[in-house]
Amino acid sequence: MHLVPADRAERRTIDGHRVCDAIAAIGDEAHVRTWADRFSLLADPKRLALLLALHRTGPLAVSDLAIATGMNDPAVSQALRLLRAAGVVTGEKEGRVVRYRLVDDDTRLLLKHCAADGP
Amino acid sequence: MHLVPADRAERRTIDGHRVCDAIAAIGDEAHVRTWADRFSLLADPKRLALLLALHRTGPLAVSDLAIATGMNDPAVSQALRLLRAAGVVTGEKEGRVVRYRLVDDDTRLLLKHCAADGP
DNA sequence: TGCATAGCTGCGTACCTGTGCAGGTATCGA
DNA sequence: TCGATACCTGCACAGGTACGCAGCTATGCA
Repeated sequence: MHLVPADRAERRTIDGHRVCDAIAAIGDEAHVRTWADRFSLLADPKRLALLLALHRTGPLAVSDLAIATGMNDPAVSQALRLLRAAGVVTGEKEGRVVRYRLVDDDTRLLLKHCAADGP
Repeated sequence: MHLVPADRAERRTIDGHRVCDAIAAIGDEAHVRTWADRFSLLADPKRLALLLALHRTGPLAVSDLAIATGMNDPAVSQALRLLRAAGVVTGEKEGRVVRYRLVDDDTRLLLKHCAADGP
């Protein structure tokens, strides 16, 4: 099986068959970038704290999230804007309060892992 | 249960009990940062491709990884240096070839998720 | 109709990080 | 011993990103 793209076919390999396996394992580039972006959202401690709170506590208001995480309101708002744009959370307006909740199943699965070995 | 730290105890909450739940869900700050760092390693497409290759293919040489991912050698080396410093991978020298493999179970679990919905 | 609260936005700054290039070290074959 | 290969390191540049501040809109209460 020749999975090595033409532009790097002439480069010498150490274990040729493993290179093909590796290319197959990596898969589509778009697929990889999608997951990298997903991980990127969880890579910030503040954002991760927000998501962990939403993961376990259900709909939460912005200012409550700010108190729980020790952030100031604009910082929470900006983080939620990012997460909302990525389709990870959604906000529902009730009067002058906006309650956010988690909507992405893949992210939920990842959060379960890092909530598992907690205290 | 009063889990709100003293420095933000006077701020008004929308749903007081949920704030406490959220703080409990977030847990220790060091724990959150540890996981954020872990996710941060997977947040780069190139690094993620390297890890996916190592996850499924076993010990791989640096230049083979470079061919499989389309990166140049120094880029692979630097990425591996980062992953090695984080304790995610380890390299064993055999002659003039260094083969790397995955050693972190938490990371392995995360990789399994994004390898699951592949092609 | 004021006035406080809840949330959002834009801007500027400082910082981090990925990337490529040049050069260095160590091992193997001729 | 000479050269090629495999890998590593340091440095500089560009790009992205988090963070704080100031100001804005909108809702609810008195």
